[in-house]
Amino acid sequence: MRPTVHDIAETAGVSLATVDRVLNDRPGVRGVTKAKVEAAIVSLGYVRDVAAANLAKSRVYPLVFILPEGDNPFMRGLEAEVRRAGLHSPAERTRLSVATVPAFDAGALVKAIDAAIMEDVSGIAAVVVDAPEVSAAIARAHAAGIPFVTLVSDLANSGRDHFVGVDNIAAGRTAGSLMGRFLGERPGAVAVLAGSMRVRDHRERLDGFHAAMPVTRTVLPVLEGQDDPDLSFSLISDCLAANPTLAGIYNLGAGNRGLIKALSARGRADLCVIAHELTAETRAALETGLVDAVLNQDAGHEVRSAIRVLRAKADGLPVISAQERIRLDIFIKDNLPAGPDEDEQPGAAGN
Amino acid sequence: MRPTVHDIAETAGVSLATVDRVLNDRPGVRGVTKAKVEAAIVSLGYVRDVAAANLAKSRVYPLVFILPEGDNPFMRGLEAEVRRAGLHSPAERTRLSVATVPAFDAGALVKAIDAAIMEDVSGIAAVVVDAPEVSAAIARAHAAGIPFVTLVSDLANSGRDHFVGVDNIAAGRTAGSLMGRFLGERPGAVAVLAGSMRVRDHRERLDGFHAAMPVTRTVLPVLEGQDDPDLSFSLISDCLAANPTLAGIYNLGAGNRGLIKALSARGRADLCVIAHELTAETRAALETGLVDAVLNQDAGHEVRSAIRVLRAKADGLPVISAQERIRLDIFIKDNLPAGPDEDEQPGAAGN
DNA sequence: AAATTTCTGATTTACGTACATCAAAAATTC
DNA sequence: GAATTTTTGATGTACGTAAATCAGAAATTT
Repeated sequence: MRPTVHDIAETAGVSLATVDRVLNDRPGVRGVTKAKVEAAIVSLGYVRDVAAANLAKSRVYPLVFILPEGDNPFMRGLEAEVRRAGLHSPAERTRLSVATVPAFDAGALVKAIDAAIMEDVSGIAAVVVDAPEVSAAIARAHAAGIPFVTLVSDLANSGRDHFVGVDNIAAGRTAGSLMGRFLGERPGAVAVLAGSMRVRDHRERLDGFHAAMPVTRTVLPVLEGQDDPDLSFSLISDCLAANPTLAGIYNLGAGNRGLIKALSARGRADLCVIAHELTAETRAALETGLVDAVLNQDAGHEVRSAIRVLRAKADGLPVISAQERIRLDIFIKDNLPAGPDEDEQPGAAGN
Repeated sequence: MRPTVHDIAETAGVSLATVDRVLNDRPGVRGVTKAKVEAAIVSLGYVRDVAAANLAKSRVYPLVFILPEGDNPFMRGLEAEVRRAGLHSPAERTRLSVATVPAFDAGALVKAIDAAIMEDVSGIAAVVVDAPEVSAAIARAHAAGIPFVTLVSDLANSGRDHFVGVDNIAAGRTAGSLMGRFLGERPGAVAVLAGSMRVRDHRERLDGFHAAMPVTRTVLPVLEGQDDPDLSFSLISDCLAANPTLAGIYNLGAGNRGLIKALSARGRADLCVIAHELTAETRAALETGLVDAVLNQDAGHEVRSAIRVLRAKADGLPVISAQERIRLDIFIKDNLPAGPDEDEQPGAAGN
């Protein structure tokens, strides 16, 4: 059997209480004794039984996820994953809650962050917009000793403890690279649809896309659809009308509904389309061939990663960064995972 | 606080012992009483505290992984992931061990399975070859009440409890589809390198590949390299020499080392190459452009899924199949995850 | 109605850790 | 060397569940 605190006490020649003091960093232990105990811990290869420890302390960690409201399918997917994780949360001694705020609204976001600070939660995860007052709110959380992770879109130099999301520059590069290969020698310009250049992840994707595009290929000025279906629809429709020889479209934002509507209205011809986030809409578009590839960040992975990081920070434990890196998935119609119908079961920390 | 067994006993108006009998399906409870208790469980929304339960029973689950030996990098990666998972295993009350057997050797595999049955392990996960005596051995494990999962390559109708791995037909289709798009209108035939047509996963990938290839594109007869670097090298070298207009190569097996050696000897020109399994070799080849895409099944996910499934089976719990589906990852040089150097930390059930 | 079987209750111990209390010992200060 | 402070020991309770025992109640059989 694996060693317990009792074994440590015995081999170190001290009492259980002293071992406990060393293990939990409580005061009242002489340096020499502490060293003895630590030596015993190492020699026995003791590892704390987290299950028993959690059971004993029966502490709960209230965590808050702050997400943009609206019908952005990816955000709703994130929310669903939080709720899904919430089903398991009692077992992990966490209590999850979701607060939604208007999209691209720094003021509302700040209010939600401050409310969470008031409630004295154990951690905050938020999809943030890039604004100085948001950075200030994050700093307040930090000052209050509340761990903060940014989700999906980062805000460096804000004092956030961690970023959970994909490398968006690499995502843009991947899109550009795939687009280049899919198009081959076929002539024609490429259009880019974004939500807003005011969020960092969209800017980064655009940068990566440009970097990966062959210089011989024209990239039209970016269209900002505010992640709004109607606006995206008209922007793309106009663009298609104005550029009859258009070869491809890259949608790096969430306006997939409008994009797909415009595409199906036009009839596809031979347009190469790459979009982000695997949702019911993009999945269907992949299957019908309206869209050629979808880049995805797994919402479930992100939520679980955020929870692990916040818990680790709350416990003062280190974060294993390699383990928390979120992969960028490429989907084409042939490697689509099972549909949402078969996928209703709660996910696990596992997969 | 969440309800406990005590709360159930109180609301159901029975004793703790009776609740325990119902919860753990022990005999000696009348149908009426059982119904009362179950009603209380539902109404209170009770969920067993797994941590406390595991702590109390302090049962350990010895699990055996049977893998092919040799320098197949993917198999060695699997083995590494098992060892990695083993670091966490005490916390999950499992004890993992690895047995290696000669590749493509049904007799040795059967011996290893029978040895595990003799040791009375709680579960077996194995990369199996397609042979009737293997099916018989799996049936013996089943008869002994030992859960069995097939890893990477399935063996249906063998009585295995579960298959952990990707859909290999879809994997072949994905390769074919990508190859078709990358090649575009470029003329030339396509070669396929496999390990052996005697393992099911290779046959399935080949089928999928053929199905996804445009009929206008010639696919040369499959080359069987036995996953051996030298044989693969000479097969590919000969093929390249004999087919100067070759447009692409699909390696659906593990002979990447030989393939890459042959490719770099030749100098790439404009060959489209798609391979399986992200290893140090294929990663380097992606980065240098020798290989265009790599299809991957995440070894860490597979190992953790196998462990979860075996534990669930050992406890008589249902398997949430949607959660245990292994995704097929597509990697191009732009979405490569962080390298193995930065990735040495133990993985988690999480990601 | 007695004898038997089947069910249920009450109680106890254990799992490994956290945490608190109080007494005793050792080290330090004056 | 006495007084004080710091360090250590001994002990107990708690977390939520598992599992065992034994006594008593209820149901069933004869």
